Parts: sequence; C-alpha cells; structure tokens
Amino acid sequence: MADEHTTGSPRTLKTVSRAFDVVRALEELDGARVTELSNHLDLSKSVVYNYLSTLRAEKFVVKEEDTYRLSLQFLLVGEYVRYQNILYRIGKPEIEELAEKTGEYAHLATEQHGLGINLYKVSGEKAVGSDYQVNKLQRADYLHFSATGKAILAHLPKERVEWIIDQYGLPGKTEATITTREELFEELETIRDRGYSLNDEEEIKGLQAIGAPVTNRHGRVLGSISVSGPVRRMKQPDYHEQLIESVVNTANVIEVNVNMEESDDDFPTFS
Amino acid sequence: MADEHTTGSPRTLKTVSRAFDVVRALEELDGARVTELSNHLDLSKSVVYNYLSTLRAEKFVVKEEDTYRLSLQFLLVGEYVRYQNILYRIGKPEIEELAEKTGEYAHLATEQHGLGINLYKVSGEKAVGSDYQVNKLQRADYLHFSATGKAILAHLPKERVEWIIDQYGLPGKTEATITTREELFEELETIRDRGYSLNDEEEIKGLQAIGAPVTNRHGRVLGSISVSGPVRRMKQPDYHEQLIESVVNTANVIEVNVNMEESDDDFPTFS
DNA sequence: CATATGTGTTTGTATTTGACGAACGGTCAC
DNA sequence: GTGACCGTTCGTCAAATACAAACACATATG
Repeated sequence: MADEHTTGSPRTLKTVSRAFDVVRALEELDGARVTELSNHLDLSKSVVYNYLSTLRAEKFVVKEEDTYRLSLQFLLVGEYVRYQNILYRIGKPEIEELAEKTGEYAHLATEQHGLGINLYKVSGEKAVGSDYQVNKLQRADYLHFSATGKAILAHLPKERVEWIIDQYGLPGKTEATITTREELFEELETIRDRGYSLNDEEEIKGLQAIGAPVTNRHGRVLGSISVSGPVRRMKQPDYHEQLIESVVNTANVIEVNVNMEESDDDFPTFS
Repeated sequence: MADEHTTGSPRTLKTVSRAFDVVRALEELDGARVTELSNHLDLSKSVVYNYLSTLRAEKFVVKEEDTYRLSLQFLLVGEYVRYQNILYRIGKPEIEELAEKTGEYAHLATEQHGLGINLYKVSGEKAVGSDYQVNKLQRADYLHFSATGKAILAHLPKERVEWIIDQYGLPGKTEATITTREELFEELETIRDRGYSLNDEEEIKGLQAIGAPVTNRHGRVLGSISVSGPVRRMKQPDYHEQLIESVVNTANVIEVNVNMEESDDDFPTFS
C-alpha cells in the first residue's frame, strides 16, 4: 500500500509514479494550482511546476488561468481502449436491446487488476434515477458484491480469485454482503452450476441484480452483463424467471458473436 | 516538433515524456510486447520493461500473456474529465433533443490545446452510417474545417487564433477547405456577424454542417454544437433555414443553463 | 537431441537527470 | 507603497535512470 521504492524487482520508475500522483491529485482536487499541489504532494513548488509543465506538453493537462486540470486527452485514449475491447463492440447493441426489452438498467462489465469496471450502462424506461446514474461512470469497484462481479469471479481461475481476495479483501457494503472466503467460494460454485449470478441487496439496500458471464471459446471470461432494479419488482416470481432468461439469453448471443469474431484471429494476417 | 529537451524553460521531465511515448506507442500498435516496443522507441529492452512495469503498477497498463495494453483506467479518468465539463453536463440532453428533432447527426465539441474535441455525438433517425460513426470517437482534430471548430475559432481572442495557426497551420482536407489566414479571418468575421457557422464540404465531400458557439457570461467560448448531414438534404432552402434556427436555438438554451449554473461559482462556498 | 535464436526478466554500474531552495518578477490587498 | 503571496526560473548536488550484459526459459533449427 505504501510506496515501496526499494531497489527490488521489477524496478519501478519514481518519476513516472510521481507523474501519476500528480494526475490523481488533479482528479481528487478537481484541478489545482501549483502551491496547492505542492502542499498536497509534499513536493517543492518547482518540482510540481516541472511535472505540470511536462504533462501539459504531453497534452494530458490543461492550464486555465493559474489552475491546472486533467485534459480530455484521457477521454480520447479511454474511448480508444474501450473500442479495442471486443466485448464492448459486440455487447453494446445487445445490452441496449436488453434494457429496452426489460425496461430495467442493463450493464456491461469487465475485470481489470482484480476490480470490476463498467464498460457500458443503459437505463430502460422503468429505471429510475435516470441520467445521473448513467452518466456518472463510477470508478473501478470490488467484484464480490455486484452481479456482474460475481459472474466474473465464478469463471476466473481459483488461484486468481485467491490473489484478488488477498489484494483487496472482502469489505462489506450492506448487511447482505458476502465477507468470508468460504461463503464466497460456495456462492461462486452455485453461480457456475445455475448459470447466472444474483446480487440480492449486497451492494445497495433495496436493489437486486441478475448477472451472467461472457466467456470465449477457450473458457476465459471476458466480462459479464446484468440487469438491476428495485427488489419489490425484481422478486415477483414470474417476472424474476423471465428476467433470468433474458439475461442468460443475451449473454449467450454476445458470446456467440464474440467467438465468431475472435476465431478470425486464429488465422493471423501475414505481415 | 523534435524532442527538444535542452535545459530551457519550462523544464520538462524526460522520464515522464518517455512514459507517455510508451502510452502512445501502445495505442498506435494496439498493444505490444517488450521487444517490439524496444525497437519502436529506440530504448533498451530493460528500460522499456521498467516503464511498462511502472505503468502497470499505476494501473494504466495491463499485461495479457506477454502483451502489454493500455487499461480502462484511461476511460475512467476520461469519463471523470468529461463529467467535470459543464458544457457536457448541461449540453448532453439538449443535443439529444436536437438530434431527435432534426433527425440528423448532432455534435457537442470543445477546444483544447488548439484542437477540437468531440464531447458527445448522437445520430438522429435520418442519419446514416449509424453505429460506427457514433461509437468511434475520433482523435482531436483541426478546428478550421469543421462547423463546430469554426464556431469556436470565431469567438476565441484573435491572438489565440494566430497562435493556433502558427502551431498547426491550415492543412487542406477537401478542395473547399479554407487554407489561408485572410480567408479564415474573413470567414470568422462572417460567422460572428450572422451567429452561426457553416461547414460546406470543407471536411468531407458531400457533407454539410451547421454550427453555433456556446459562450459564458464573460464572453469566453466554452465550445460549440452542430448538426450535419448530406448536402443534398441540408441545402434545401426551407429545411436549411429551419436547421439553422434549431441549432442557434439549442445553443442559446445551453448557454442560458450554463450561465445560470456557473453564476453559483461567483459566490464561492466556504471551506 | 543438442544447439541456436528468440523471448521476458534481473542486476551492477556509470552518468544523466530530476529535486531542492533560493531568487526573481508579477499581482493583489491593505 | 509596502508586504505577502503567487507562479516561474535557475545553479547545484545527490539520486534515479539508462545501459549492457547475463539470466532463465521457450521455441525453433540443424
């Protein structure tokens, strides 16, 4: 957790790490001035100034008056990364259809560095809260208390799940959150058996979600999808069954299309 | 253009610049392995390895097998930056309405580092090409040949426009592109007078766009909006006038809302 | 089956390069 | 007009990085 920059292996470049400290600080502070950052990061003013000048020259930071902010360059690179992701390219239209069909929130997620990241969200017409929840794409979050996260965990190699728990623990969010290894591995077993995951108020009270994984031909999990809504509605027996089928079905459709696309890569182009 | 890292002012950190060279290379190459990058960047393998390890520790790069790729961290930071932008927050729903009303493509753009960046795009029902053009958010582009870009240039201080031309020149894209200073400044004058900008096949043959700026209370231009479609349709006299009114009207609505929101900042919160 | 060439990774070492602090030049408030 | 504060510049030395060579491992090649 603390910055261990001893001369171990792999060697890590302090100057680069500090540059990203500046980036994170600019995010936390919603933009900042030189002196402010200097205090925040415990670096001399001139040093901070040099970092900001460099980041600005690289176009990842902009300067308005005397305030420095992160630039939209991050968005451009980010959109590129997202578009590179095959699950996003194939899954987006399917998720939109799922949201339309069910009327609930629909999500498309993947895993990176042991945390879950939402690639895309759409709100169906029944979904409340509307714009704010869809626009504000939240930060990477724990996998063990969301429907998308658990669907992913269920299909990751056991050793990797162990590594993730070692790294991040199993922090609780509501009283329903799974917080022990044994419980979690049991739950993952169940998810594998029945083919879908359930988030039963484990992240937010009153919210239920149904998730299903998307794996490629080699069994590697690429990510997962889910729909979510108020427990009151989600728990009605017939509706519940119907949603499960819709989610599982959509996941399968995505899976098939992804695998058709990916199999092209088995015959690499000559270059 | 070449990397002038002499000890001038402001001093720029080579290590940080090189880290972003690696980022750009990973983008260009759609992910790469150590040796590949080593050749591409003319750095020794061990050095590249250290940069990649650092970027990975910072979670901006992921490693799959032996291939390193940019991570979705860029998307998360990028979405944050976009959401910080008041023009995006206020303008997004209005642009969606504009696309629905007109049935054409609608855009929301802003300027950074002298280049134009699309904050948001929506396609109306008449718009062709559909998904690809909307999903693939392109890189920062020149301001002088788009409707959004020219609307912005027209309301930037003259000295800044001069600086931008000095930096990037006025490269042509079609035979209609404005490529001389005099022409451009005349055009910007016209745009200021009539209140909207026109991109008449200056970027893409067969495509016309109508743009209007959004400025804040102090006269600073925050960005601009536009609709675009095939010339055939866009040039029909009545329809043309109608579109202009829709665009100018939407820009005004956004402007009013932005300025109402921003005026809160004049009475800063105590902290 | 050994050998050659490829990979990513590790390490010791020379020196480039970034951190510091003081000084500069500007602005705003009192 | 004077004091405090800001962002920026610059000389200097310690520290952090780039290099190259060696390592372990894989995959071809004779």
